[in-house]
Amino acid sequence: MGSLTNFTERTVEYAKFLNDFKQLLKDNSLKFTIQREVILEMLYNSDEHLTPEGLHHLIQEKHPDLNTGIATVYRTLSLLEDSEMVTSLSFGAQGKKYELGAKDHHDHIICTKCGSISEFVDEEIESRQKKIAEELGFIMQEHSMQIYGICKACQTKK
Amino acid sequence: MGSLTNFTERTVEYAKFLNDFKQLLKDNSLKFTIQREVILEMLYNSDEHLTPEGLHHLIQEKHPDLNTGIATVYRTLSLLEDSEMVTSLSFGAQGKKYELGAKDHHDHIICTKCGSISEFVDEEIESRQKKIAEELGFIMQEHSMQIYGICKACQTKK
DNA sequence: GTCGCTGCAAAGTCTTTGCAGAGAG
DNA sequence: CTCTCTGCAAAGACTTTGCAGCGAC
Repeated sequence: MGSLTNFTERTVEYAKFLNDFKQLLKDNSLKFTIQREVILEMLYNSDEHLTPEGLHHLIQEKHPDLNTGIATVYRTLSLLEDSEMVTSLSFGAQGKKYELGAKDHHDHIICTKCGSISEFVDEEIESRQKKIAEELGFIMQEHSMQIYGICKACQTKK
Repeated sequence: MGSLTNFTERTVEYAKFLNDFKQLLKDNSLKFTIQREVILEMLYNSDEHLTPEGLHHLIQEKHPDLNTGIATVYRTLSLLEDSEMVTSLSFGAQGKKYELGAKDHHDHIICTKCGSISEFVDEEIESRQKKIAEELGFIMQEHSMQIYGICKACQTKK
């Protein structure tokens, strides 16, 4: 029974993203194309943080008929990022990774061996950040934090 | 008199960097060249976080006689980064910025209007980070935190 | 002298852009 | 129908690499 509930929640949540996206397009006289829908869907269904190239590969795999170009992926990601529906992460490595925004805020912990990224939230840190920005005279807009280390899986892998 | 003290401290500190650098080179059978020295010196004397291109410009300006190539800047920065004498920062924007490491650990607050980067430290956050990594089963190596906002100067500039 | 270093230019990545035909509204 | 999108390929930005001569040790 738990699984039905999850399924429902997930579906509803995706519908919300899709709706927001359609609204965004409408508001700007832009068009809702299959390519844009697929990109949003892939971002939603992927638990990982995707690179533009990784996203492109995934789309070619799941929707080979569309023959989506990498340029469209970049253009759509920029669009989504500008309207704050996705967030880009750029940690050290070349290129950026993207994740669907509007999820709850969270920070990242990155494994330096395998490159995997996990998420976490810590209220204490969140509130300290606000205070620090204030003290320094900044109007805080965003913040992000990363911890780098070796994940459990890579530790056992010797 | 304060200024003499500062001057002395700064000089001593630079000598330390220089020494570490020379040692590093010796340990790896690498050579101490004028270009490498100038790059270290520029990094030390700049209060800003420099891009490879910015660093290159600066060197051409201060030492036009050397005619240093951008490739050498990149090569030296990689060398310094690999040996952990400098740290690279990659926040959203394209390309990386570099800063001399081995200064005290600190985090960054970035103005989204003018792009300037300031530094700060907060012990409470530092200790929370350690705890979080532990809880998640990670062996923590590094961490970094950024706050984005509008700095005081840009706020008054309307 | 030897062997690493440098500048130059060419080659690589990753990302953006121009264009002509395709497709959404 | 109109006006935006798309794929393609070319162009850009940033970074790395190969090479022949130069210079530190």
